[in-house]
Amino acid sequence: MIEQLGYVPDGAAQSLSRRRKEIIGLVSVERVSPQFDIENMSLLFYDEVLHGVEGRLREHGWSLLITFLKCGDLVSFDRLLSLSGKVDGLLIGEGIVPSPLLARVAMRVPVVVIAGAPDEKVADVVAADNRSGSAALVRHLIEEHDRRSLFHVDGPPTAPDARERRLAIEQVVAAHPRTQIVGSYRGIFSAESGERAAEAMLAERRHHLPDAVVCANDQMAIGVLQALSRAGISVPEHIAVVGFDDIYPGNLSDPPLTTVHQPMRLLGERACSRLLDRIAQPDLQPRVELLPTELVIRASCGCTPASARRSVVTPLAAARPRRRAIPSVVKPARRPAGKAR
Amino acid sequence: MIEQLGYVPDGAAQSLSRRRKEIIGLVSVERVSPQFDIENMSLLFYDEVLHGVEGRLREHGWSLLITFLKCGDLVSFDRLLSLSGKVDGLLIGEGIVPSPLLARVAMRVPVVVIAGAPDEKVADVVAADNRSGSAALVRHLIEEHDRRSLFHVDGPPTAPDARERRLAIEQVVAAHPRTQIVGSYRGIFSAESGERAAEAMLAERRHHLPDAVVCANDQMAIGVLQALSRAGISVPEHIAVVGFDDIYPGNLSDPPLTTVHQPMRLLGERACSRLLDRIAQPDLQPRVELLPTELVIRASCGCTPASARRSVVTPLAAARPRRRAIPSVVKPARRPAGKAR
DNA sequence: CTGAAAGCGCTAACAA
DNA sequence: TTGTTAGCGCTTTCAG
Repeated sequence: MIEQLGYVPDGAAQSLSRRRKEIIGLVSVERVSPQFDIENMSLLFYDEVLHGVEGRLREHGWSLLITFLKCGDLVSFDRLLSLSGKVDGLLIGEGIVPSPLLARVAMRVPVVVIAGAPDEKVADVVAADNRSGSAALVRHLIEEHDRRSLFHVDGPPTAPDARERRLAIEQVVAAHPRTQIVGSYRGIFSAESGERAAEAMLAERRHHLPDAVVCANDQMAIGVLQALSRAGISVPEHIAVVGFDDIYPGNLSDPPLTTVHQPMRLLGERACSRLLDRIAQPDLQPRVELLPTELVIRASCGCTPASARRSVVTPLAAARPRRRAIPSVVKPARRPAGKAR
Repeated sequence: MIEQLGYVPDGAAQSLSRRRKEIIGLVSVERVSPQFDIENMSLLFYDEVLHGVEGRLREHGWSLLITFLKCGDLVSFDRLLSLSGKVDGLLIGEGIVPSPLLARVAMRVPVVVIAGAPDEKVADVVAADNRSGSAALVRHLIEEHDRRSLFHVDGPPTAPDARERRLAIEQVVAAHPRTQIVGSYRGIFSAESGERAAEAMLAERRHHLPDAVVCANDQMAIGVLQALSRAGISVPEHIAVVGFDDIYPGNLSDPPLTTVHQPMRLLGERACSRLLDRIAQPDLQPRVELLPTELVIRASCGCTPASARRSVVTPLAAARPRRRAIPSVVKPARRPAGKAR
């Protein structure tokens, strides 16, 4: 055009005409608490995922619409639906939308579930390989440090992540003789619930401490660390503590937290790519993609800084092989249009 | 309509027809480094702002389009422009878009600058009151703890926040006899640059330590804390350390960091409200709104947990009085349309 | 190759 | 009240 002088095409008109909005929506959980009382994993997890998604999207010149939903909120389903009218596809965080509703949304618009349960049927899933990450961590505790009586700080029953991790732990423990889970506490992924877990543990076994506390995430591990420190119990001398996720503050805790790194940014990138592929080819089979985790050895497990290291514990491979080379440049539009249900 | 059975209107068509997209854009800085090497304040700052914005937007049923820009990136201006075609207004983080470009964007679409310099001319600004926050902090150090020789860890020269804070510090120091800034270091807001600051300070004044280190943000203060701890210098016994921002990890550091709380979420909310107002009434005068900060006393200043407290240091008041009651329900559309420059 | 015209799926103004 | 129609600002197709 002759007018390089500041003409900007109207996005809505372009979308309407092209029958494609070039916008995808990301649905993650709302921060419930006002400030720094970290309620759950979401805080640092989705923030990082977000950057991964945006980065990938940018390569395609698409935009990102973001929405926070309170977890069990019924009203929010309307918002989700109306959101689906503004985007070409949806990225939804695990556990935010109940399965049946998810199915209905997935009917209207391509959906990829982030950090979803590996047995999700109705939509694509991209998640970290929680199983092998947890397994490697517990194996490290047992085999390298000979910690054989374990206390487990679990996550909420509804969280598939927590379930995966628990299963892996139990499996590794079962595979090792003279090794057992001597107690457990069900937390809600918050630092505060970690503190409560430690207190509960101390109330029961103050004079008979387990060898290690295995937490379903870092936030709770940090809470455990704080409660233990208050109680005058030193880590890792008296007891080891490990987490999961590798959030930033875990590096700062005292002692630095041994944990499993989740590739959060990569999670966002892969989920986004998958969604873009599916928008291009709506008839792709739903698929689960598991991303490798990484063992992050710091000091809270009993290792010294010298022996610290990072190691990938999952081969980078999808649950099933990719169906084809990444198309990535999104093509087909022309779907029957909005009237569908 | 008769069809409650799953009909969802097409957003693009609605936008086109109503001449309003009911979408606003948020531009914040891209995380440069891959994972947890926190480059600058953005990491935890904008994540929190984001939630504030989304919350406010949700009340109106509008959506949020988010974009990350690398700071000095020239190419990104195109992205900004094309973004302006997809939204009704823009929220832009300070320092991301150079002033002249900002002016051009603000010509096309309403813009509010978040954490901007209080002397911004071309657009609305919503920012924390850095001046009084810093002043209160330094006054606390001097008057409560008698720390009179101060080392200043400054931020980048381009950051208005850092400048505001520095000015306030200098002013308070000048107002107190027998008090001086005995050295300074220019960091880049990262924890790592905080470590370098501490090392530089030690190299010079190892045997003649200042009474306190005043850092332009928490990340750098945490870096200082780490470097000091490595050097065997204890805080606050040998030297006090204070930060600014009140990011989460500051609570976890050893000792817990005394700092100034920025109302990040509120920042997002107010900025969003202001933008909505301005979309409703495009001819509003640009205005600066300063939000109150809060002194967060923990241990690194020399206070004991018992004496710890939080106190608001800025009255909740805009720089100038509000022009009128918040319209908030956005009305006017009908502007000349996209051809403008 | 350049230029006119027909939608895209809605909303709003208007006629019946 | 209810039903009809003219755009909204683009892209794309089809004539010229």
